[in-house]
Amino acid sequence: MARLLKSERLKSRDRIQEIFSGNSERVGKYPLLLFYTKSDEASASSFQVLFSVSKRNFPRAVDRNTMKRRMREAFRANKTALNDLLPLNNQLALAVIYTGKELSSVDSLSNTFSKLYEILAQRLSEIN
RNA sequence: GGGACGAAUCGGUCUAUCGCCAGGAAAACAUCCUGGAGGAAAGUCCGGGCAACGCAGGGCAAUGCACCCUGAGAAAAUCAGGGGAUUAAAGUUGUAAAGCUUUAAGACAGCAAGUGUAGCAGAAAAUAACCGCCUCGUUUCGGGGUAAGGGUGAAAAUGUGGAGUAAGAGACCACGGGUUUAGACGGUAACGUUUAAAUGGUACAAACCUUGCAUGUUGAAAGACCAAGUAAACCUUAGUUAUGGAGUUGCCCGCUCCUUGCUUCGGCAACUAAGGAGGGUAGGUUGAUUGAUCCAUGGGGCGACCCCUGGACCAGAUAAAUGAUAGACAUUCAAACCUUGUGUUUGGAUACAGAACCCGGCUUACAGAUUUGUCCCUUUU
RNA sequence: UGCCCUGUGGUGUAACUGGAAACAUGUGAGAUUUCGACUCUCGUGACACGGGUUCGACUCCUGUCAGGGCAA
Repeated sequence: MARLLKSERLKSRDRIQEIFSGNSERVGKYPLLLFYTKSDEASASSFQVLFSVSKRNFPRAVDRNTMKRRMREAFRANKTALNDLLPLNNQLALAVIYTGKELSSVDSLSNTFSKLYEILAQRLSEIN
């Protein structure tokens, strides 16, 4: 099974600012919304990801934590599919936002991720 | 046996597979081992530790707390034990005012220091005459006396009886009750019991206020170190240059510091205020997890809690770990079945809620289980 | 994480330190008009929730809930 390493988590404040400044590409499939930007910097991993859940949709901290954990688990399950479609020597910064207002199971989130990757693969090939 | 309300304690367990965070094994994102949310982690309502800045001293202001005593505690709008008044409910004594007993409650200092407020109703809401009563006169009316009786109201000027009077009244007397002061006895004390003297006073301080006590401000996005960078920079306008400027918690007094300019007379320099145009950092380590800590034996105390001895190390992340899936068990609810057993099968439910520097409290949320107190219902003896 | 503020009709605001809730707009019915607009008349509709102080609370105090703001 694929692992999700600490170096694959997005932590740099600059990169996060870049994603949410409005210049990033955007892919959506309910209940998930994916922001991403590309950079040419070579690094250990081919992507970095962060997960976010709105306090407006989930006022209680317990629910927010649960949804972030489930998103992380579903992302981890689909990690090999993402690695296949990414080109080498490019780094992708991803921000996954949960836009639903009710809790979802890991299975449905996993399905959503695989559909998201199909759309993402199309977009990337168009650009290239 | 059941139910309601209150209080205290606990608040799911195990297995498999795949993962996340921290520490250790010389090093590593591989491998192995160890550990990994709460009683409220919550609200941010109090009190501290810790840190930076400030601080000769005095006054005012502001804010908070305050029923009292003894004890516990680092402290607290904290805790334990006790005492008093008030309010509410039930019972009871009394002609009444009011008292006594039990239970419960709470943010219980002072209205007998001053000021203020008390709508409507009512004559009058704190220097009380509407009706009534008594009396006088010029008798369908007016003057005077009167707080016994009526009516209004949340509240109407200490209750009952006596004496007294034209009629009446704490104006007077006896008893009761309220407040204040002093003495005696009991108690560590708050206070209680009792005796004597004085007094006549509506309520509201969660109205201003008064009294007592306490308080410097800010808050881990504090702060320290390393790396990198550097700006105490530039422009415009106004003011000041000594009868000044700055600092000094919000204000004042006071105190401390700077300066006592240069000049070729155009300015320069310094400080302050306002505006403009720009620039830099936000990476890492630390703070930061050994502490008013937790567990056990024994001892002291009604209790809060304390002492002795021994043992343990028990989350430490930082765009933020503590999880996902499957199964079994446990508790409980409902339905079905027949073997009526604390049976089997099926289905459902298992709360409130997630550490963010750390402790002590308070408040609020909470499925279910256990223990316990009060009340009610029912059954048996 | 720390600090601070605000809750009144559907909407926007009042009620001067306690005596029972007012205005504008919206909305319903009617009048006016050939029909409609404007205008006029009569209605409708609220103190976030719980507790306390007080004879009496939108107001004072307190606890929840909701909404909002500030902080290198």
